[in-house]
Amino acid sequence: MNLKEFSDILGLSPTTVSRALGGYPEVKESTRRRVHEAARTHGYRPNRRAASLATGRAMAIGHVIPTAFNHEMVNPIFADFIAGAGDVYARNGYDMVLSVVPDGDEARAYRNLADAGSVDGLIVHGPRTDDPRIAMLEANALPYVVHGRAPIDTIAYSYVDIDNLRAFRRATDLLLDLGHRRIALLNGLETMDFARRRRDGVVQALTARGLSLQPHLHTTSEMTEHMGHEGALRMLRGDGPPTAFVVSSHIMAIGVRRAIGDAGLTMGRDVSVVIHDDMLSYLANGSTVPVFTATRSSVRAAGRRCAEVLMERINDNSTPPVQEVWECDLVLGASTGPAPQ
Amino acid sequence: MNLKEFSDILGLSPTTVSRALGGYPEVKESTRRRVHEAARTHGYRPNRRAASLATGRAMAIGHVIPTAFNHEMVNPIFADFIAGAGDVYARNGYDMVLSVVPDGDEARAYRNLADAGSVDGLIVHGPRTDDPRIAMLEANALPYVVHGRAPIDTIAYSYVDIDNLRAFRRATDLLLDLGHRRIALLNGLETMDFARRRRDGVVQALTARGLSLQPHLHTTSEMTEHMGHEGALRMLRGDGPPTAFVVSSHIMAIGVRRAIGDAGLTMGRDVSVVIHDDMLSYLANGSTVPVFTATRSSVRAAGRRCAEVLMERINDNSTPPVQEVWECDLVLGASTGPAPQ
DNA sequence: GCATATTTTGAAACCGCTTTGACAATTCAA
DNA sequence: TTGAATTGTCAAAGCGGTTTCAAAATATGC
Repeated sequence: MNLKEFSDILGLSPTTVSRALGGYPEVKESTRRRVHEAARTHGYRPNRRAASLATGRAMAIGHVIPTAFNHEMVNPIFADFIAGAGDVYARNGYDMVLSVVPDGDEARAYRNLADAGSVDGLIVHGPRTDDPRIAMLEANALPYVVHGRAPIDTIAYSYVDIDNLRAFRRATDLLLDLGHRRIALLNGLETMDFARRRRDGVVQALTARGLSLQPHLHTTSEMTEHMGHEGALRMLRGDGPPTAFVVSSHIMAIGVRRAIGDAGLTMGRDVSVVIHDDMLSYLANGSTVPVFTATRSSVRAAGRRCAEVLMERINDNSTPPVQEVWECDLVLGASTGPAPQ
Repeated sequence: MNLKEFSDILGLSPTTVSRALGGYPEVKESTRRRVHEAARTHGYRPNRRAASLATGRAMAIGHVIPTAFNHEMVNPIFADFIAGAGDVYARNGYDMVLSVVPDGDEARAYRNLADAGSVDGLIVHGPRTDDPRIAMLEANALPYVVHGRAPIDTIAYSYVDIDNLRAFRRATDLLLDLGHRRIALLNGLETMDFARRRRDGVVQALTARGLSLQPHLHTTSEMTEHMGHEGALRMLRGDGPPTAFVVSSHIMAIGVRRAIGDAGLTMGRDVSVVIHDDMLSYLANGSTVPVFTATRSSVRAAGRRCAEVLMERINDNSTPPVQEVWECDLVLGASTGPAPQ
């Protein structure tokens, strides 16, 4: 049923019906009620595509997910981020459109969404250290918000990020204070901005005590359970094994813990572990006492905030960009203890 | 830039340009090349909303994600399913629109998407045993495919599912063959169809050997690491502790393994575990030897297949529904062994 | 060279909604 | 009672494409 048919039923013009439904003030209250009532009973709902063509607003936000940060991997934090953002979109009447694209084709995907007018705004996921997407989007008129950030000084763009550097420096300091000296870092791919900052945080903390990050105690890879296990086990069985690990993701740390077990050691006693915890809904870090000592920040909250900022920018893109860097919590769990001996 | 402006630049009519770009045969090859070339250099791309209004096809598929299967939980298999489906959509020129809605509001979300003409088809996630959505969608003209299924005889709908019952019967049989008698089931919420079938599979296997599923060795909950840990620990520390667990998800099993450690036991020796593994990209079940003995089926492949089936049905909804039930693999890993004694 | 068949192109009518500007209908002040 | 101000409603013009149907251009047959 379209607007014309529906308004015929009511004996009103399409104009009036449209206004009644749209909440415009020029329509008598009794008429409005009648229209709403009829819309419910007849199941009429304005066609979104037509409305959006007429208004020029797509009422949709685009997210581009690289199908493989490197291989076949989908970032597991994605689901929670989306849940947070989607909540805000729904409240504001926006749809969320997802494009799953092979890694590397992202820039093209953004351009597609922009040129075809499919969306009113974009969220940029997983910024790299030197990310071409931001410059590309800037050339465009489309509002966007970056989850994370890239070290780009020339462009003033909006982002919501956590203070990765500080979080990982604090994590490392904690281990140093506990007497650990051979500290390993199992990091994400350091082409990603967040991973680079995390490494810098670890390095700063070590350097401040006259230590350095040993190459054999440092990996940079996809943050899977498998890579965590593999990396940790190799280190634990190699020369100069670490007494502590700083691990970039909870999932990865599950592999680390498995490796610690495989090596016949006990986590929290023989080997300490500090993780970064995105607080994924299906992977709570313990209930009362955290399983892992962790720096943490809710990725779902970040999704919510990114969406809010984007909504604001869609309504008024002339305001100065929003740039937020969130401090992480540091929670003490059962996975850390004094260095052996 | 719109079609009119663009065609003016070329000195052609909008009609011809539209045809050239749309791949229609009535346009001379040289003209088509010229149009394509110009589209590239001028960065012209047809407005998707306008095109879709004109053709009546939205070129988009809807997915509704309950933001909480019960609490604040987002199903972690979602990311991988989406990656599989999105791949197929992209290849066919479809967008994917996601609606995140509070659990319970799903039916309304489906109706919204349908009535507003936002999408050409829907994927139904997480069917319950008695799911109202299928009957609701059937009343609609919109093609849809269910990931999983519901025990509804009266409606012939398309679905792609795995044989949950058989998988869990085989898993249980394996444990029984190893001599286990006190077998626990840590299941998902049994309002979900898949979870009910899994329980039935376990029960069938036990019954066939004159055993039964003990209430104190059976939980049904969200499939989080936390619930796995809590459930398993309580059972292990209680009376008549299990010697083996059948666990409905990999994530949950990570909690089970942690509980086994907490109880001072060793997985694979003191306690056996069989899981169902959705083969999530960030959670590979070991590399050469599986960590967990598992029944498994790729949820990403299911996403791909659901999308394919839906594309077919959008093109021709008159064909008989596609109903696929996939057999799971059963892989032996390090988590199972003969029952103690 | 002309009539006819075949390509190629174009004008105009949609698709279903929003919104502007105009017109009734009502209210109010004098 | 009249004229102005205020409401409430409507007709029609977009929004930016696709597609039908007709016309122009080219190719074919005799």
